[in-house]
Amino acid sequence: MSDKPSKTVYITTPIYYVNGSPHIGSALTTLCCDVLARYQRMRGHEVWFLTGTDEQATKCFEAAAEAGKEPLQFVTDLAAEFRAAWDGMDFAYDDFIRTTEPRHVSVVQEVFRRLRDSGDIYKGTYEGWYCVSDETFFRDTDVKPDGLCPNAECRKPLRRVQEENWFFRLSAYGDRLLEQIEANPGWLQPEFRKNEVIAFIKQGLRDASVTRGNNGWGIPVPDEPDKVVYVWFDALINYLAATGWPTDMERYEQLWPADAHLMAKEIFVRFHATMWPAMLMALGLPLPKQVYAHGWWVGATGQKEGKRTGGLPHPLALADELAGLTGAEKSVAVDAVRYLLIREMVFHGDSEYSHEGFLKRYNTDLANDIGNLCNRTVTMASRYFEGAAPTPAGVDEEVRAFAAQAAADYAAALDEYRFNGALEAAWRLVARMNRYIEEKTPWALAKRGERGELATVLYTCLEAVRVVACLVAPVMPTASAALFRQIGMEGASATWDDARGWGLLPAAAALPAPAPLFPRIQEAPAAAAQPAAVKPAAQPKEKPVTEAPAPAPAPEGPATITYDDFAKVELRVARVLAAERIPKADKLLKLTVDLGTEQRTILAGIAEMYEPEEVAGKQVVIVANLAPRKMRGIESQGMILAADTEGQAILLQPETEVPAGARVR
RNA sequence: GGCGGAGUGGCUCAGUGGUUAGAGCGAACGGCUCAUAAUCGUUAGGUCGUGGGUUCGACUCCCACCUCCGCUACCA
Repeated sequence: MSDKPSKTVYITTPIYYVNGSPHIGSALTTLCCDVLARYQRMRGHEVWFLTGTDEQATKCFEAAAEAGKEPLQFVTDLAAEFRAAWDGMDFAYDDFIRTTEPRHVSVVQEVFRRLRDSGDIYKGTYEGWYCVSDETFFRDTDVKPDGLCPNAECRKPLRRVQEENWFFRLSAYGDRLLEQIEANPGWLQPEFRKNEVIAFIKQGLRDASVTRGNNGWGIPVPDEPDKVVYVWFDALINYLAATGWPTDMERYEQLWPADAHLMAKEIFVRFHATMWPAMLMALGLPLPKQVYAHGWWVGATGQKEGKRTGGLPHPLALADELAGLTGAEKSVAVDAVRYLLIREMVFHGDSEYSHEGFLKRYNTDLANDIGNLCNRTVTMASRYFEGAAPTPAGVDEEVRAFAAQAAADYAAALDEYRFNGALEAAWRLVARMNRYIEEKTPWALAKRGERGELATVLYTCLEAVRVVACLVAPVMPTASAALFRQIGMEGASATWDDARGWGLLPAAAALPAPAPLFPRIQEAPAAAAQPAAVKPAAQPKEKPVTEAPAPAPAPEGPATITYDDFAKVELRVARVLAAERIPKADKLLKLTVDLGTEQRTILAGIAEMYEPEEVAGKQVVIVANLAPRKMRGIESQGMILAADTEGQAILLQPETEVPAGARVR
């Protein structure tokens, strides 16, 4: 993952919004980062695994008020809850950054200052609608007459606001972003989401408002304390702030650029693949090496009419349930959940969560396959060789090669974020060994007194279990340690050389009394009650992703054009003969206009401002030589000129009546 | 509306031109007995969304259509 062995491998999750308890969605990202971090450490790399919480949002402030708590206390309590959940899931993060910490606040302000000085952040005026809940601006054209938030999941009343804001010149970075994407094929992943980013950028980026009015919460804008930094602009900077930039440059050099940003798909396109790299470009800093968006867990569809019955369990609740059903140690049950989440997931896409499927796979993969393999191996070795690992009479080359191949496949899969592929590779070895035992029938060898062969076979089995213990270590650290203990290697650490090696189990190692590592679920899985869901919509309840609109008057207009350029545009006066609404189109009117020499059909996005009967009879200015374009199945043969104020269209008309078709210049 | 993804045995999925389309789970049958009623083997089961086309040959390429999903969009 890292091309420079000397550089620390820096892996991040997004920082999570502290508006509720952690759920399976944020747990998934964090789990995958944890697995990668543990794997990279196993490969001998220095690793820095960062996660944290996003606490500067206005929503947090308001949620605190509702809860009757001081805002800082409120977010501190929730941050502690996240840490407790992650600790409970055995996530070994190296740093947990909170955006209310001084080390974050100061860097955000420094970034703001630098970009303001460089002109990448400029002042503009915004007038329009604002949703406090979503912390998002909306243009008039985005808002329906009901005055409610356009976000279907919000629908709260909007506020009319007019304020001076600072804008980030995102629009200036589209081309450079596209160049970066093209020059670095593996940068944005997976591929199909990269294509979404390209489409998003190509349609044109708008400058983004990066400040809000200060209502007592948020990071104050330098020198302008009546404003705070917009929460998204603030949040992304955490990745940089955690490195110590710009004060601890030694540490920064060791960590930056990040090797991998992982996040769920909804915050990929606009933020991690667009805004964040643009911000870094503006700062003149290197970009993260890889940005990967994974999918979501979606609710089970098994029930009637395929309806999404939302409600995914909290991962720790799932672990509690497994511990209850099996009698396993809590830490082992946590490992089981870690395994099941990783194994059942199609990382790049959405995965269907099936509670029954999880429990079933617990029995098949963990209890039956790996747990029983270990148990039967240790039981036989212990029984036939007086409680110690046998000394082999030779090496089973076929199994040794098979194990090496499994390790290679495992590594290849993890390098491509195919987590389930890595586990499949490990399980191929498990299945091979269960077959191996049937083929070799050690019990028969014991009966016949073939001690040499018996020793080799059982040592081979123990070795294979050792390799499996190494391979599962990143996913199931506790279970890995338990496997080592069972084969007489208590306290052994799993390095990658151990995973690839063979014959590393010390001969005559004392074997403890065998005990099932993953006790089976006896109860029929279908009858097991599903643990309480965290909340109805258990998907990551993320911040809205609507960007702020560009300011009304852009300080710098578009580049100048020559007169010849202008002369290409054929503007003419036309009279509207008829106007009608188009079914299912909120904004479009279909106009029939008279150009003197001909009549044309033109579609115009003015339905929200003008009734059809208002428009009919008016003289308007049209672009007569614009390429036709179909909308709503109707071809528009020109374009009506209108003034754009507050997103509303006001038609332009000649001062006095002129002949239809008159040229405008 | 545009762009993109998906539609393969009961379930979850793999499979980007070439013998009888694969895996896991589930099912049936059989073996074994070291083991957590575990394990191993065998078998059943798919007109690969629909209809055309290209090709000696298509799940795999092309066209149209249907269904589901994602991104984006009604202001030309």
